[in-house]
Amino acid sequence: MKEATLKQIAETLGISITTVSKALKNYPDVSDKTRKAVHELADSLQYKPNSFAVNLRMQESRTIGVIIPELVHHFFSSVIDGIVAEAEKHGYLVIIQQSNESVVMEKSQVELLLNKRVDGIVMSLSNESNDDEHLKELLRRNVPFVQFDKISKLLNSSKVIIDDQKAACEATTHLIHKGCKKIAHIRGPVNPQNAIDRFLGYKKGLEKHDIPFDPSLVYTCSRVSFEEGKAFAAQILKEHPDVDGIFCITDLVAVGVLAYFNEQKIPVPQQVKVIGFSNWFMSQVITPSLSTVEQPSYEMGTAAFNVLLEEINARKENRVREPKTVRLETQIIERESTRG
Amino acid sequence: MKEATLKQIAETLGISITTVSKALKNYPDVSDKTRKAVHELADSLQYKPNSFAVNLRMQESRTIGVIIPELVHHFFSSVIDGIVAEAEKHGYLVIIQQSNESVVMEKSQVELLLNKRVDGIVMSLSNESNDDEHLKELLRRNVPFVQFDKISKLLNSSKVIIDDQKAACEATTHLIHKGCKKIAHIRGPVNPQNAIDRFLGYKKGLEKHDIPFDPSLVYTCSRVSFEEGKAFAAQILKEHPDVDGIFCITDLVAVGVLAYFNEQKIPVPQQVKVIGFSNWFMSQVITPSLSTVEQPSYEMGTAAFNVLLEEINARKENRVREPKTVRLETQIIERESTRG
DNA sequence: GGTATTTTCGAAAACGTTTTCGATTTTTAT
DNA sequence: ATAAAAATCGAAAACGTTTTCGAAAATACC
Repeated sequence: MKEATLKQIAETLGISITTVSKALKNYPDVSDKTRKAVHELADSLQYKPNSFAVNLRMQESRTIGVIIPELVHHFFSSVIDGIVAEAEKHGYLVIIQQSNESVVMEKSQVELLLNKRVDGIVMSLSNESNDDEHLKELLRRNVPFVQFDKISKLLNSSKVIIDDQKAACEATTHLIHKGCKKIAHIRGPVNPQNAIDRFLGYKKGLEKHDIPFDPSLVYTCSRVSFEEGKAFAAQILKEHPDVDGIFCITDLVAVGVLAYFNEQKIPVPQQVKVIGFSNWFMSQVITPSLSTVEQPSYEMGTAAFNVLLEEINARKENRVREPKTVRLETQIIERESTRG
Repeated sequence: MKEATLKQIAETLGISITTVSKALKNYPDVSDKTRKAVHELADSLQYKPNSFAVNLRMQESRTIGVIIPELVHHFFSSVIDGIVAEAEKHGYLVIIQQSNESVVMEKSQVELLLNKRVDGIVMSLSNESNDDEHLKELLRRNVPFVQFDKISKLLNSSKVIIDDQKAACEATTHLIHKGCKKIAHIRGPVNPQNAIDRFLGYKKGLEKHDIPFDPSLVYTCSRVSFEEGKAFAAQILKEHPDVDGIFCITDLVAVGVLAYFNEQKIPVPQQVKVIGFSNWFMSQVITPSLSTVEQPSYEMGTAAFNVLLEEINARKENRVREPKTVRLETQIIERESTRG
């Protein structure tokens, strides 16, 4: 069962392909009579333009690529949600690739997307992305490109981010306002800008309130997991029994911490207060519910697509365009884990 | 900055496009000398075949479409994870669409994917999918198509599913073995096959152990949410204070139930035992941890892609092929909420 | 009726590839 | 040296569209 083509319609109607094409796109230089005839036949044959032919002719795909470290994270799937919804509004399709936190994968996926001639790429970097070559290549080849969340600061592309440093500073300040005097920080891996900025924000929050920074209170995750949260909670309690506040790089880690405290019957928030980052769904559901930093993930998605669209359109109109950085607002959400 | 084409290579080398094309694909009828020359130039120009031209010529896209109700669910993002990984292995790209549980959306997305000439579609139905027309149309047009998880039984397509009825029966049996005498069921909406089968499984589990079925112990969700779980827990306790077991359509609902019991200091599992379905990440993390039915989501993804690939290849070779149903194994996971 | 204008149409090129088939050249066999 | 066989190449068609530009037909004007 073949798909209908312009040629078929033209032949059965005894007119030229050109006229059929114009009729369907309502060009002014085709008579009402033929226009109607064409439309009717096209409808009855369920004619759909062959997108390959269109793309080939038009030199655009109306498709964008998205590369993320891992799909199975509430944050990322929510961002994608936003991207897909916004893309659909503008008639774009979204191809999703996940790097599984590997730069090698990331590179081959950029390749793949370029081969598929996507109109643009939005991307959140894998943790081990210290190798920038494939990204620089994107800029060199002038392909529309926006980074979000986990970005490379040095790369002069458009970006959609939150102010991690500010948010982390606010989270730390929140703990201090709640009376914490000795605050530990479970930070993310060394590389990602994210982890660095949140760490710096933590430090700044302490300084602002004249609490001396103690490097031994900083614990570094390698995989940012529930299990690490649990393990570090135990370690913190052993090394610094008088800690009364913990700021975690992410809710998942914080939930691990809470799980350990629950097991050990350490009262939260009475003895230790805990705050996470990202406002994952489960954070409001666990006991005690977890205070956190709300990160507007869906909005990051829509923003990322819109910035990408601007980049794409600028290219189309041959405009030069400075990369643009969109910074989204975050918000402290107070729940039981820091209450009182 | 234009992409390199066969024509460019041909011209600078003073040979024909044909030969360049053949050289690159290592056809036997091109001399080693020219083959090498072509490869070298192609590499240095970073030549990539224009996929639109290839697709147009080849009449295939090496792209598949996936339609799911919602991305932001651990189950679905994990399935997609599996699909994408398996697709990548076979050189296929994946376009993701979400119906947001709306049939109208679902229809327009099927349209979109067909317009994009995807080689096949894998799909999990939205809850309100009692309207099958767009799916029947897929079968009529003979496009490779596999359903997974939320399927329409009546539709004669390939399928990747679990045995919901059997799994639900096992979950109910688990509660009974743990000593439950009066078991409530919080079921899903009326339409989805899923919800129906799990309900039937619940009923069968009771029958098998000679526990009379009491319709007033069945509560029907409309949105399958945390909030509904909480609300139904309250209602159950009021209407049937002696209930000692609850089987929930999904972990999310079960977590809602547990949250209410926590608030009301109802001891779980001592007074009431609770079991969920799907083994969401958070189920092992909350207190008390939740017993559940493990559903192999990632494997469903890989299986779905592989069945789709079989369908695609059958079409290519003009084979007729009976739709195939893959049934994946589930497993009861015992945790604190049914322990003891 | 003749010219000027407007309306309506279609030929053709282009997008970049793949593949068939015939032509040309080179090699081998006699 | 000549015929046969093998190796190497390229012209051309095809995939299905879009768009330019010129031609033809219809209409308007005087």
